[in-house]
Amino acid sequence: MTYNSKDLYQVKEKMYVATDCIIFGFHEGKLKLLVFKRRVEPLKGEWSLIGSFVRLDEDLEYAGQRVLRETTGLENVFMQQLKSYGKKDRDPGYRCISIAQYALIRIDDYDEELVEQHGAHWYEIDHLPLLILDHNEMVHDALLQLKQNARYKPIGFELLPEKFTIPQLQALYEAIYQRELDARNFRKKVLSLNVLEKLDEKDKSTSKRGAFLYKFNYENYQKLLKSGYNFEIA
Amino acid sequence: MTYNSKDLYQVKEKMYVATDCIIFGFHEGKLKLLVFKRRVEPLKGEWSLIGSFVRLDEDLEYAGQRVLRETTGLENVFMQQLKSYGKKDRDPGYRCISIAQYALIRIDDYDEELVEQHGAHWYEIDHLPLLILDHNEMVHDALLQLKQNARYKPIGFELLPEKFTIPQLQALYEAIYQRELDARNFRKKVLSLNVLEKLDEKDKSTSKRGAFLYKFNYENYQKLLKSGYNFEIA
DNA sequence: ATAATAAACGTAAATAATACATTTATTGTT
DNA sequence: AACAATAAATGTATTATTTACGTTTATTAT
Repeated sequence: MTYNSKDLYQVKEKMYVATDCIIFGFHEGKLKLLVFKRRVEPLKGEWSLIGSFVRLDEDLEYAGQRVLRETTGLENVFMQQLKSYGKKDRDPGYRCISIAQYALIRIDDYDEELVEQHGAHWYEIDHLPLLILDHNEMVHDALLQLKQNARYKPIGFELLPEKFTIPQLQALYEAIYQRELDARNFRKKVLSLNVLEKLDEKDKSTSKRGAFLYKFNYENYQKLLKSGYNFEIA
Repeated sequence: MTYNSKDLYQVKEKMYVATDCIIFGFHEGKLKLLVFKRRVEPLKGEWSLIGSFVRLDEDLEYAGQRVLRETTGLENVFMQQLKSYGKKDRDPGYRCISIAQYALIRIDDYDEELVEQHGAHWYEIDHLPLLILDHNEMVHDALLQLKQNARYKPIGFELLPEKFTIPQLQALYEAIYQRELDARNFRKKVLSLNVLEKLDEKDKSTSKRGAFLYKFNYENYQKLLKSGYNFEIA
């Protein structure tokens, strides 16, 4: 959390702009966060969010996507700006403003090996290690925003595979809200929104009977939005 | 909106960080925005949000407060971060990332003269002029966020004088949501939240009977939040 | 054929949101 | 002193939404 040798400190005569990525994933009923172990000084060996300076010739959004690509191999990930962190002493080494962006990824999609090669690790959201600088604060803020957004936008779907069952969707919302939901009411509510398309397939990995798979229908969602409806789950 | 002479263009070899302020006020039943006419090149004479580069030795939040102080004379204004704007070509002159912050001010408090001296002007929110760069986009985003926030947080109160009547509060919400609300239901709802303190004074400026003045009770609001209640008006 | 299991379904009660009409306090006018 | 005018203040019935809760069903393994 702090630099422990003074010689790392340098005179702050230049403004740096960085972006840090808060990467959420959902796996086995748990909401997880991707963090990585710094391999360079300063703060080598400590846990940190994945970030980078924003280059002069790239859009801010692009910088986030680049960081993700470089660290996970994933392209075109759902990503959204969270907030800028700009306390003058937030980084003892540089005068650096960091724009945090959070990403939701389909954890089944990606290559676990690849991520581990980059020194990254998935932590359960309620068992995070101490992160450098203000990164724990960033995660806290991101989780808050995820909760809020999940209430009104269907971003939860970004965390699930394309085909998913209703019990899976419920587990995701339970993980995000960190409370249990009633299965009957949840199903009723989510189906009443008319944005789920029932498929002819079942997922039988969790029960003998099997649960029908659904996929998200963006068109209907757009209609729903235009009709002024609040997409509010749970 | 565009630079019209090429010699203004300079090589982008440095990253600048600016902050732009979206300043909302409420006056005579209308939601208003404070904009000002640029007095320096480039884009001299065009309407613009009020902004500044963030200095190396100041917090980002402080930069916003400084800008407000310099342009309106107001201190300790309610201000909240909106979003960072970071397209690589958003400013044709510099490679500049701007962190937009929006402010809510009690329009009766401040000195109209002072503001006018700074070349600023209050525009009604739905009759804005064309602003430079991506400033209209910023305003659009800020208004959206104001609408959302006003639904769950009592930030609306920041726009009113300390003492206000319920009809005034309703007019404010109508201006923010840009739709009419039912007076009986509004009153019922807002009073049921138990965050308004009725005073023994009346405001008689708009009717012979006069309307009772209220003030906002932050303590009760805190309790309300802790009890998990949604502060949802209208 | 049976046991076991998660998935799927429905209804009643409680709560919240909406729609809508009348009375009241006060002032200025006659 | 009575009256007209005006916005403020109040209540109730209807509808929609949310919550609480128990039973049946499809499938597989034994």
